[in-house]
Amino acid sequence: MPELPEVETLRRMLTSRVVGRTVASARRSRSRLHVHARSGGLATLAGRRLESVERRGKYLLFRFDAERVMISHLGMSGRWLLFERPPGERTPHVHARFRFRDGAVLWFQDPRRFGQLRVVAAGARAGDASLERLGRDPLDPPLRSGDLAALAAGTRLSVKQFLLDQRRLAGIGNIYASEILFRARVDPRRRAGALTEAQWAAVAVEIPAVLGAAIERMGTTFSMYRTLWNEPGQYGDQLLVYDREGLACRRCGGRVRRIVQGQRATFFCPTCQPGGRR
DNA sequence: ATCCTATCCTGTAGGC
DNA sequence: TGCCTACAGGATAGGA
Repeated sequence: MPELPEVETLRRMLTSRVVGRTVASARRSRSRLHVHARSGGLATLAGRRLESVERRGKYLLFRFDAERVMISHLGMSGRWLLFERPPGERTPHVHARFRFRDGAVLWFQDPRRFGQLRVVAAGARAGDASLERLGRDPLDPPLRSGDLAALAAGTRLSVKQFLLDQRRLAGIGNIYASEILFRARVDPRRRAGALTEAQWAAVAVEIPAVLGAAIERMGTTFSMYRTLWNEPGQYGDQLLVYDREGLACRRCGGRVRRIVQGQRATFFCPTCQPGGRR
């Protein structure tokens, strides 16, 4: 699903359209989220005003009047959907429904139920183990090539799997990892500890370039992702290698290859991204 | 400590 | 058309 650009798109939309509204009621439906299914406590948000929405990696933090924080992760198929008036038709897989005092409704929908939704006390900063494990944000503050090399020092992971490791960099997912490495012309199979300075410099340039362009287009809709207004993201037609196995490389015309690394698909152009593992 | 594998779910696309 | 399989943007626990 949703990687940093998709989550950031939602954060911006929530900030402009939902922050400042006061919750009239919040409840979860009987179908439970699977991972960390601790959405009890939702009801305690009633009467509280949404003060701000922050992003940590692929997580969203909804801050309510300095006391309560709601944490969401969209997993593979989660969506936040805002309606100024409650929609008439029945919608499946809606796990939490918020109604605001002005009548608008906000839904958390997640068919595959890999998503997470929980409420914690804002003061208890012992807080949330999964958030504390997160590494650096890839955009803020800006990464320099030396930062990347330091994060990769000593690991035997491939550079593709390194980019996906949320404990090192928090926010890059499977689509953008392939896109970043293609544009940086680095073979995804190369060990992260073995990249040259020039390669790290190229990766450091392409991380914000790719993520920034994707944010501008409100993310990539591969299948499930929608914006807060239930619209697809527009970055899909900018993808250079992702989901393009066997098609012509947009740079050199060669064939895009698909391989599997850590049980995830990786797409790359062997001509434009030479080098192999070492 | 680090890395790898299996697993949690449902929906969809593609092959036959 | 229908059935079946493979695969999907993620994170995690447990074992090597």
